[in-house]
Amino acid sequence: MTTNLAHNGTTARGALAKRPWPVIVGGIVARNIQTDDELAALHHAGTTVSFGRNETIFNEGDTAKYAYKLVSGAVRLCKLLPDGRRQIADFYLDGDLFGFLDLDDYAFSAEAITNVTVVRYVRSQVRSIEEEDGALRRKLTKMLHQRLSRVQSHLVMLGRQTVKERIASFLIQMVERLDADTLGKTCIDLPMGRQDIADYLGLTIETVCRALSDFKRAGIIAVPNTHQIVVNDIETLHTIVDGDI
Amino acid sequence: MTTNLAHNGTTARGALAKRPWPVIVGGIVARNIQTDDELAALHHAGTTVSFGRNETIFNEGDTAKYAYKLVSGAVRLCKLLPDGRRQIADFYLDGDLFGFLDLDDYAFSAEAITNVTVVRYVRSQVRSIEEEDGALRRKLTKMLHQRLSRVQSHLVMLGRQTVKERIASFLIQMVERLDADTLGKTCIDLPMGRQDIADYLGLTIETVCRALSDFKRAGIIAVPNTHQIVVNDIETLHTIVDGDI
DNA sequence: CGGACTCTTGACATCTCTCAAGTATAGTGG
DNA sequence: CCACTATACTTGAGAGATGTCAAGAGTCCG
Repeated sequence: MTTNLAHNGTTARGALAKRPWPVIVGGIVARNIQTDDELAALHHAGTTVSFGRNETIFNEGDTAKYAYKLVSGAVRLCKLLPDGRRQIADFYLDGDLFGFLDLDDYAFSAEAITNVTVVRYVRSQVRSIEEEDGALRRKLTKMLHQRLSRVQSHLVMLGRQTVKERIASFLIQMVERLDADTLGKTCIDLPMGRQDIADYLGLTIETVCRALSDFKRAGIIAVPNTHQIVVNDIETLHTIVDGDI
Repeated sequence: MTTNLAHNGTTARGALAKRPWPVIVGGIVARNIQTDDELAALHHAGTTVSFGRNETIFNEGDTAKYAYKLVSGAVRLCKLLPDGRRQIADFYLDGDLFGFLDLDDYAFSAEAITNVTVVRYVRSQVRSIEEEDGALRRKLTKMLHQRLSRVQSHLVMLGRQTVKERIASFLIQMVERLDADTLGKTCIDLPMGRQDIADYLGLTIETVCRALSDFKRAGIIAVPNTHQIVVNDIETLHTIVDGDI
């Protein structure tokens, strides 16, 4: 059951028949409860759960019963259009909270990019604890505000930035979020594949590849293997993002 | 001072030199205080302020001292890239709250699309009132959650939808928000111009015009004048958005 | 009536996507 | 452990959608 269930998804109809969308909804429940920094008040409400790569944590349209904290691994928040086009709205990495939005149904799906461990909270419980606990409330509110800011930046990127600007933004964002800064040269371990990057940036996988290859040829990055990128020259990336080249 | 100060903005450098970006930061302050539905607790903190068309209500980068409630008129929330490209993240219409994000500086600028009246609150006061007033807190949180949902939909639109899908989405959204439903035929009064629509949808003004003309030729809409659109066939618009044509 | 905007349309250029093939990598079974 | 297969990534060539540039039409206001 913990085995990797990828690659057997339904096939999107129409244009994108190649993509193996995951359809598995699963989760291996451990009965443990984790102890945690600011979310102390949530202790009792949390259950640790695991998901295999490409498993669905929750589906767009499902009743939003749970909220999650990501303990390890990476998750994509995405929406699938009827004809198979996909947009990833956010990536969640270690420590991120997700599914806390106060809506009846999830508006997006959450899928495990790698094998993933999360702590799962029952939202109704979160709500009542929140009502009494100012610290938790402030933390969740702060989180929400940061998320809104991040989505708004993403919006500008999708609406107005060129391919190279998007890729440069993405790389900078990953360097910051994975804070992989080690001795000047920065190496990032990308949990997501090229298709995920493309769907996050509103591009096709081929366009992402080409842009990365261009950056590689220009010496801005090195790509020891698909999931690792060495950023040699983050300055230039910044220049590309807000100066344009 | 209440006069229309449009059309004299700085000229964006480079590609978009034609666009007259507004640079005016203004505001006519009346000392009045408005009474209001759920925001009763905020009464004392509010001051009514007016802005002329194309005046700036707050600027990206400014210290975020105030939050606002729009009483009348329309506002755009936007970001300007260094070379003049612009992305509009949201439109605010009657009754909308904005500027409540818990950040030190505004990340986007807010500009009056039409002449505008707002109630202005000092954010530090809002914060302390919020701490004591559960109803206000819930209302603001709810608003924030809705906004995040809306931005995420916008994200999908910019990342993955075609021109016609975007325009159709936009029209549907406007019909809903301006609820202009009168006797089957729905007439919307758009406060914003074509360039604003383009910058909201991540398109050029020409592309917006062409798509509207196509819809007009197809009989889906009628355009009695630039700022009014009659939606004859909202069904088809829905089909275009999620079926694609 | 004239000038300034704003909107619309056309012709053409360009960027990104599509389609197709080839290479690399990882997991699987002999 | 290796060969095989499935998957993921990369690259090229050509197509198509949207952007750019330019001109003309419509509207508003003095």
